Amino acid sequence: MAESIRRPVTAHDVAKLAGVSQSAVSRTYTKGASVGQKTREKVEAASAALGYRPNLVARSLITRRSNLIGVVVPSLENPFYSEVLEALSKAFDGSGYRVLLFSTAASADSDPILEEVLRHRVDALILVSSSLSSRFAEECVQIGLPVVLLNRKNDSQGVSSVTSDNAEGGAVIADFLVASGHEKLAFIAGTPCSSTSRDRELSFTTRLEELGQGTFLREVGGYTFEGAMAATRRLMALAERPDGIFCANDLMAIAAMNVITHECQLTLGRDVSVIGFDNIAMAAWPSVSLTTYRQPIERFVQDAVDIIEAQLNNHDTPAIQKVIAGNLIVRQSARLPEAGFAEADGERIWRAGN
Amino acid sequence: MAESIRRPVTAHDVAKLAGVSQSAVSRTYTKGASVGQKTREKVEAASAALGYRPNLVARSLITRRSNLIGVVVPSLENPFYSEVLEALSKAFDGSGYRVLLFSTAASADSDPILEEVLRHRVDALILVSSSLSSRFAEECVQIGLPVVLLNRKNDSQGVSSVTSDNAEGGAVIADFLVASGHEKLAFIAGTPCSSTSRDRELSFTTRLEELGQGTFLREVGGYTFEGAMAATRRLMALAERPDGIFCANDLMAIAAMNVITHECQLTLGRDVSVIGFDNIAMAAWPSVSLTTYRQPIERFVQDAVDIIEAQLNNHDTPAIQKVIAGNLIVRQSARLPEAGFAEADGERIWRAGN
DNA sequence: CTGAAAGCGCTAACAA
DNA sequence: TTGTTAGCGCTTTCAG
Repeated sequence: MAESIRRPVTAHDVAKLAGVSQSAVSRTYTKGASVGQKTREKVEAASAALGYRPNLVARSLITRRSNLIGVVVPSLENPFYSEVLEALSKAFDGSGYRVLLFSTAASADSDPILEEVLRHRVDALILVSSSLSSRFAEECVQIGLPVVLLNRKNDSQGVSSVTSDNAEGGAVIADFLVASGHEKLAFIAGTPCSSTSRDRELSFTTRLEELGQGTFLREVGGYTFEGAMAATRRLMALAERPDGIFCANDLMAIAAMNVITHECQLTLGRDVSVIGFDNIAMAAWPSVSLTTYRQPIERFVQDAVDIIEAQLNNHDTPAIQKVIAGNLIVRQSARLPEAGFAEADGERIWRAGN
Repeated sequence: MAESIRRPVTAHDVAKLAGVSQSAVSRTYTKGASVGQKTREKVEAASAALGYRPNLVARSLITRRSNLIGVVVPSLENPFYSEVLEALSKAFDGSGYRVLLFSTAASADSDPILEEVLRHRVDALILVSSSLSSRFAEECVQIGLPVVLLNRKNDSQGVSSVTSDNAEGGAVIADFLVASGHEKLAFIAGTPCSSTSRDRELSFTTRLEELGQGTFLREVGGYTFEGAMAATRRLMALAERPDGIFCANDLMAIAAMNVITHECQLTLGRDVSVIGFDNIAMAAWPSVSLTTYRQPIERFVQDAVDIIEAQLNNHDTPAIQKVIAGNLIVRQSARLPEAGFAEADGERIWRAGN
């Protein structure tokens, strides 16, 4: 019953059947190699007959290019990361690269994972919302491995990064909340160690102080839905509860909205305002309608891919730190100021007046 | 300025520095090889000094095991697939396998992708909600490549599959909707070619007929949020609009809920009931509270992983078709029957009474 | 336990 | 354009 397992067909087998040399077979499947019409036909015939499939592992060994991009993402519970991952996969697909996926606990030390990634001889590395120890950063530069940090910055030079304009984001959200008359503001942070969360918070509170709104509340939501629900509960249990909450990402903002409407029986945009950060697809759903600072995922990913491909083609291409402008998309989760609205990409946005 | 790019350190370099043979280095990093204490120490010292990292590509070439699992998933727009992907990644991680990701348009022909997957010499293949041409099915069996279809069945024997009990699911949902007094039912299908959607629909309508509810409406939502919104609009625009809608998955159910509450100003669970299929994390959010048939993702993934590991360890392990029992989790998106409730895993579930 | 030697399947000079 | 010849970096017999 058990069909005997065929030994994989090699270029050698094909060559023998086609009556050509093994290198002729190789050339037939190597882009830009010169093969005669006759030879190519014989090879393709034999190939088809035998079911030949070039072994990319062997090819990688000699070309020293695996056509694999290591991608490290935190929990896919957050739709933002699913969207990023899918966009990355699609973008690289077009250039012939495949994604070798590493999913990691957001907070865990990523060094052991990176060790493993490098053993696989990936051609490049993308770290999404995850930092890189300076030891590894240096090492990657030394071995000429292009690395891009997505949605996180890094002290080390030599490592590229693509982030959105967290400074502008936090500030414009402060402007918006103050312009719409909020008086007791709160921030729900992701994790203390995340540079994005810190940058957003810092620019938010700095601008608040500039505007004379010195006091504000603060909780940590850990970037998760559950964590943010708990954080929101603590906030709303306060004697003087906030009337405006800025969450370090959309997932936490949606969690906050759930607590506010379904547990506190309050109305969003009237009793309490919630603002997120990311603009995940879900934020536009009518039942969510979240006012949020958009990080344009397509640009994010495209820039990361461009940086990597540039470095792949020319190893002297310097690392660059890219900061992408976003904008505040206005929906219904937060009370509106009187003016300052505009239109962009079919969305209603808001800019600080002048 | 440009730091010269170091040639990667090889086992040979380490051997030379350590004053041992290259094979000694290899043994040091090969599980279950015999190396003397002294030798091992020398190798490890030299290794550390040079920054040696075993090349898994070269290892794969000779062992004929890449430690890579090809995973093909449809759009990650659907959180169900993100959850599956993350669970797969985590599960394989524990056994030393990595995920080589292939993201594909749900409807596209997957053959070209599979061709590419096989060239990479993955050790096994998981196709999520995607079918396999019989040509490939046979080929995979012949080359001894374990394949598991997740959330989809296949005609070909020899290919394993893990699905939830779609027949039971569709039937119990019909029972539930009839028991709670609905009179005009509708089904929003995924794609016509999807076996899961067809199975769910067939068992749903069959049971409906058995219960004397012959007529029902039908639309196609294409498994997407937008598609399902459009389908729901068509349904709700009908002179005799449905009072109960069963959607082939949760994402579409949530889209339907959005249209019903925000566009039609109707109340879920009173004017119209919506039932989904999957039980994605979001279904439990207070603002969603979707009644849905649970597909236990952890079991799904665990079974798939078990099948693959069994076949990896013993190539004569036969393919198996696994069907996993789910249950109907009752929340607030659908009107309730009078009786039949129970508790399971901390969730309120419903079973056809008798 | 250790080293020498033979490849894994393929690409890339180099000659012809 | 072709075939011949070396390896890519590693694992794995096989002697010692």
